[in-house]
Amino acid sequence: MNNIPELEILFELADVFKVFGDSTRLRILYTLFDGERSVGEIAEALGMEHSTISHQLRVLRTNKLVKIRRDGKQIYYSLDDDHVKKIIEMGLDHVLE
Amino acid sequence: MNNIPELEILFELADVFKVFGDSTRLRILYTLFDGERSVGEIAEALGMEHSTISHQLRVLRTNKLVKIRRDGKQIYYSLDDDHVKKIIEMGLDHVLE
DNA sequence: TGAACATATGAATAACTGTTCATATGTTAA
DNA sequence: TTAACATATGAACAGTTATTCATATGTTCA
Repeated sequence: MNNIPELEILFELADVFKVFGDSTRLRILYTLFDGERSVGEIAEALGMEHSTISHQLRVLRTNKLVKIRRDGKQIYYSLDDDHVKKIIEMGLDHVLE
Repeated sequence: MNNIPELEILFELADVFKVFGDSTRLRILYTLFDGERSVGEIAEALGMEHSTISHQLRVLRTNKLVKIRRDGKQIYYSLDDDHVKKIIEMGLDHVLE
């Protein structure tokens, strides 16, 4: 696959990687590796403000990396895509040499 | 692999994805998919300033995504790592649904 | 040595991004 | 309806980043 994608696609591709390029979002995604979690659970697990987590979850959701399920007052987030784990593990391989 | 990596590793991981999260750098990497290219060749292929390309090549090199070979006045850049293509293709899979 | 070329670097600027604080929306149970 | 809770949103701020311009380094050939 040596064809260079359309510029439009390249911008989208860069956008996807940008989403992975923040440690808070990576930590959120790792938290979801074990299964769905509510906003409060994630915030507590990471020791961060609910508001921060909520903002970042929106970024993840806009980019279709996570999906939601409402259950009463809570909203449960989970990974939306099989690629998510694979992309992160590829990146980790690179970091670990 | 559900263990969350050390925070230190997570920061490095985020840094790696940040490098992929820019369309200019992605275009440079794609240009190198076919083999090594000089700075001037890359700049011309992308229609951008040599200086811009040089700055971005340094980012790519610092993060060990490309390596160099000097030949006379030119410096030839090439992909340093098999992961590079794989990571990009994984991301592309996600973008293309 | 010098001129011409290829690449790198530093400073400056504009645009973008993550977090916080304050406030709003939406849900449940009384 | 109200109170209490869970989550979302908007504005503001500080920090980061990509590009440009100007200049420097390094290489070749005469």
